[in-house]
Amino acid sequence: MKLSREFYRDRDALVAARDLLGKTLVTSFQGRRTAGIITETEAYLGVNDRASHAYGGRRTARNETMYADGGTAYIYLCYGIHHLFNVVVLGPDEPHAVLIRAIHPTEGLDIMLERRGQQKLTTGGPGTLSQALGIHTSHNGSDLVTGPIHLEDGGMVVERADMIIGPRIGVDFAGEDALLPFRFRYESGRVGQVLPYTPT
DNA sequence: CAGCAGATTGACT
DNA sequence: GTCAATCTGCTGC
Repeated sequence: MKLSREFYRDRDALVAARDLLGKTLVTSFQGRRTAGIITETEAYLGVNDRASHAYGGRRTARNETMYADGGTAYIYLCYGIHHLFNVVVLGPDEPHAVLIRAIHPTEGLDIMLERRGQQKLTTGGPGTLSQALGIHTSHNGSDLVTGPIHLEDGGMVVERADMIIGPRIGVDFAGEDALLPFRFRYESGRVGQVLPYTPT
């Protein structure tokens, strides 16, 4: 069933990043429904997190949506090319967000393949999953409770033993905050552990 | 206003 | 392993 407004308001980005593993991300544009199970997330903890776009209370046209109410989609363009999808949590003016980094496709595989324009369907990165699901920066600010993008609880339970926790990717500019274990990945059969820090 | 780096990806040496 | 693609925002002239 669809996640409610309260789900998004009632937890900060760190807790939400963990709780969103195993949930289903669904898009429905022009009657074309595509979906996948969330397998990797990252938490961005608002104004005190140096890796966050909202660090220090920064507010620009691009990151304005981070300050919206919980249950809003924050979608921004990364490296001028990739449309990265984030789930805003907590209340207005509490700019916490969870970046969805990977999904396991479950519905509309043919549509996703067509959108990707590749021979093989890959949704293992934040840019590729957005393209597969048809998510675009034009959907920035979309309401996840009433809009064309939403999340569902499909009853999947992600156990701690199948969860890998490690530092976030591509945030070396954030100094010591780059080391924080704010990335969560579902990997069946693996023992829960903290990944070693490996600068890229 | 110019330069640069960034929550990335895929093509290529 | 290297590098180009190309939009936003920050820094410095």
